[in-house]
Amino acid sequence: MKPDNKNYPGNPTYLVAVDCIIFGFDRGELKLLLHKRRIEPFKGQWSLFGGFVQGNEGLDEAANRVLFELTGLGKVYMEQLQSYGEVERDPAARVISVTYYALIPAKKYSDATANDYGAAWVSLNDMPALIMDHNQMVEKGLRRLKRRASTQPIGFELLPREFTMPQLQALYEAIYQCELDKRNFRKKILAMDVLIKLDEKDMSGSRKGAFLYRFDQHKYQKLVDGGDHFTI
Amino acid sequence: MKPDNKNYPGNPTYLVAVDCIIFGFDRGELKLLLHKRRIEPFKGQWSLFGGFVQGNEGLDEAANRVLFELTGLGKVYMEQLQSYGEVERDPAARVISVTYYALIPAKKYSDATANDYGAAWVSLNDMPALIMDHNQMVEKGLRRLKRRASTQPIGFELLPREFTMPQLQALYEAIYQCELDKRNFRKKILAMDVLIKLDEKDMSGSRKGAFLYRFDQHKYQKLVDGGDHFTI
DNA sequence: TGATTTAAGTGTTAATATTACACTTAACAC
DNA sequence: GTGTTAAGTGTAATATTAACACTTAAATCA
Repeated sequence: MKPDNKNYPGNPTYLVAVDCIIFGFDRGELKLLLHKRRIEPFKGQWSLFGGFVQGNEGLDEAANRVLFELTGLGKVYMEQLQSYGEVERDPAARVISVTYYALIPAKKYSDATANDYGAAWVSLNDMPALIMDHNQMVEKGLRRLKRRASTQPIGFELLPREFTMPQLQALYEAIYQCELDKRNFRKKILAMDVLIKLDEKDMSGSRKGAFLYRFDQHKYQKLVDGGDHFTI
Repeated sequence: MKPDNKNYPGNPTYLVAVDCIIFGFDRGELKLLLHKRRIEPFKGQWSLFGGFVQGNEGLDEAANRVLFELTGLGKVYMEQLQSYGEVERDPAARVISVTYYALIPAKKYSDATANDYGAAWVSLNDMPALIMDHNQMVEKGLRRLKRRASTQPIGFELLPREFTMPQLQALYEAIYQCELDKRNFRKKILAMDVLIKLDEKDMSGSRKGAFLYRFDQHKYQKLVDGGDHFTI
């Protein structure tokens, strides 16, 4: 490891943590993956998933590692949010925390799986009090999710690979916290031309069944590269 | 100062820096305040304004302090951007850098003043190569500025307290990098109803002179609190 | 097997927001 | 008092968004 303080003498060093705001979508509700902290201070209280940045990794790598170690999930959508560095934010030590938000398809990480890892999906509508400034972090994450959802197709990251229109609509309704007109919604989504309609139907949600769709990463990339911007 | 590492043993600590992306607007051009670095490594090369976070200050405080120390400017609009933590980003030490962007009215900080502080306004159209990942930071800052400018009245932060419509339009044209129709621009700006038209004219820009306006912070606050959102 | 139930699926019209566009006016210079 | 320059102003066409109600497919039950 590099000598941290020889070249810039007289400056203090701090622990640097990453905290992950992990969103999921299940049964019409937007949820957050939380766990009960295992170490002091605040042992046993609800907390985001976090860990300290190690000497051999950058911030993004650290966030991915933490997510992987604590949930077994790799290759998920992640994006850096804000950093928090109030002097007294952690009473045990001066810690600078860099937050990330992640979107994971609920199917890949069920309640049961979560439980194996000592984690739980908690509905955003009844968030418990979290340790330190974690509630504030969640607020920020939610705001970012709302904004992103209207300009990038991140919604698809929260759904299984194949999904129905009503599912997609329910997701956007959960994110925006409002009802959408189904005709207008379909029109807008289909007009973007980034979905592939399959012949198959999903019969679990209704008697009639709803056709399955798949997000076409390739078409989307073309859209983005073509400079056109995407809005929902 | 707190013992950093007793409570979370086995984790490394790092230097944490703040780097400021300082935008200004002068003679129709969007500019960035830069300086030539005074310490090794990269001594003498173009760099953002930065400094290390001290033990008695949070990140926002550190950013404000750095800005104040290096430019003499206080009370400017500042917002945190991204954090950078690649292992090798600074060859001299492991440094986590938190970036901020700031908007300052050119009048308050002229070329001459800048020079006194060893700083220089550089047009965004011909940015020099900056040290480390600073060019990347600037890119990010510019993207954020563009986005913010369309939802919040931050443009006003870059102008003197009293300004003309043509000045305001030129600013938005510089931010968006495109030409705007003056009738439509005025219509939109005035429809927001956050400007106070003064009786006075600014005669410096033309023979006819242009009426001066002032941003009405109070009206704007009402708009925001009313839940209406602002777009330009 | 025909009736009932449930959610999926589908187009059109009205309202609103955005864009395009050209002439007049005020003040100074000559 | 004539010419020059940038400021200032309104309307029509177009595009986008919002509102709205019936039909259809498949399962359940009588």
